[in-house]
Amino acid sequence: MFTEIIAHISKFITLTTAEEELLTSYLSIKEVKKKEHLLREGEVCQENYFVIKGLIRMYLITPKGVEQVIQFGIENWWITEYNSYKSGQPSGFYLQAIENATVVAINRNVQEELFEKIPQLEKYFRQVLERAYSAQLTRIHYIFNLTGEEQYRLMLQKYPAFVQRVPQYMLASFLGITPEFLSMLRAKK
Amino acid sequence: MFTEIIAHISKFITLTTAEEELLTSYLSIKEVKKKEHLLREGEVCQENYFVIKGLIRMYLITPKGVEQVIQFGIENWWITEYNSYKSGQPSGFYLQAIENATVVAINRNVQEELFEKIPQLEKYFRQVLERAYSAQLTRIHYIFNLTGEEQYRLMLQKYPAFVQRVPQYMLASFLGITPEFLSMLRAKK
DNA sequence: ACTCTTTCTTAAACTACCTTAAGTTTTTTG
DNA sequence: CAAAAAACTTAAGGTAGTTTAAGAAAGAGT
Repeated sequence: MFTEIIAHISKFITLTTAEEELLTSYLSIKEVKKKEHLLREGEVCQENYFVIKGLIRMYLITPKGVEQVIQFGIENWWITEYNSYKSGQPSGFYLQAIENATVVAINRNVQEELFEKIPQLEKYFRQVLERAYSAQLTRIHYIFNLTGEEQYRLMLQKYPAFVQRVPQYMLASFLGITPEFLSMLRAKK
Repeated sequence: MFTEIIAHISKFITLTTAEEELLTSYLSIKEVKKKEHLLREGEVCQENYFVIKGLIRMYLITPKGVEQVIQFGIENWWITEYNSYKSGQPSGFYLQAIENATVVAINRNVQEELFEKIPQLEKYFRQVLERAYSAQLTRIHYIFNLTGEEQYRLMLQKYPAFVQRVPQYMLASFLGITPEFLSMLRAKK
């Protein structure tokens, strides 16, 4: 049940069996069906999610009514709306399952208590965040310096299986291009 | 000398005087003149920098030879190339002072030891990274959903003093537009 | 197997922004 | 304070990507 998350944590820090048990007592498992939301705009984000199985997307709806995908959460990734999760302010983003998914949730109200009991977890999350932050900077670099086509080809080359899993119009949105334009790119090769 | 960084850390965690002294014994102060580099492409990033005074930019040079600004580091911000800093691999980015600057540096070789001696620092950096990560996601949202002009106006409105400090061509690069286009935007209002 | 919904495709007119190139202003430095 | 270097401006021609609109294909529920 919690084997995936324990395995992931163990790549960064070492927990005793007692700590593992304490940790899992703070966690809960959620099953989300395709298209169900874990968070909607205007709600306070109550949980941080670790994806065990399936695919989650973070998106928002622009003033013009268009969905903009900000990021995807796949297996072994943490995904949450930190602004809201940290501050208790309403979220501007949605979290939604693209596939039927299983996630582990940590509630914002117990997180601090958990960190007090297992201080090592601070180190784990620090390192996860270092990676995530760095990945976003690299992504910004690509957004600015690659054309839509180049980004798509790179995505296809680096994560071919992922590209297959995601509806094309969501991938287009994630890459910052229209679905029509992505369709055209695919057609021409 | 280290008052700014201690003040910043104290917003997130509480350190004893002994811990503060231990911490500062691990830190060093660097003065960098305008245009001097803290890191060049190809070098391993040895330090994480906290800006006390001045302005640092992270940028890269594209295959076409164009400078692309990825982010700025101003007073009370941490800036480093985490990919290289963590892995020891050569950096793909530059870190350079835009103004004469004073920074606090933590060396990558002593960071783990420092964290062992003052575990609370894990919590501090975790929270700093949560903010930084979240800020990058918000930025990606703006990049996709605002025109160059809208981003510039927003920047001007939210950080008027900052816009004055930064050369226009670097701001253009940060916003993902050409300096010529930014110049045109400014002219038309 | 049929119907409804969701996703993908095609194509023409359009636009935000780039490229190139030259000139002007400001800042830095000996 | 003069000369060089760095930063900013202006404008014409060009392009990557959007918008709009319609239709085709694939999925999902009954």
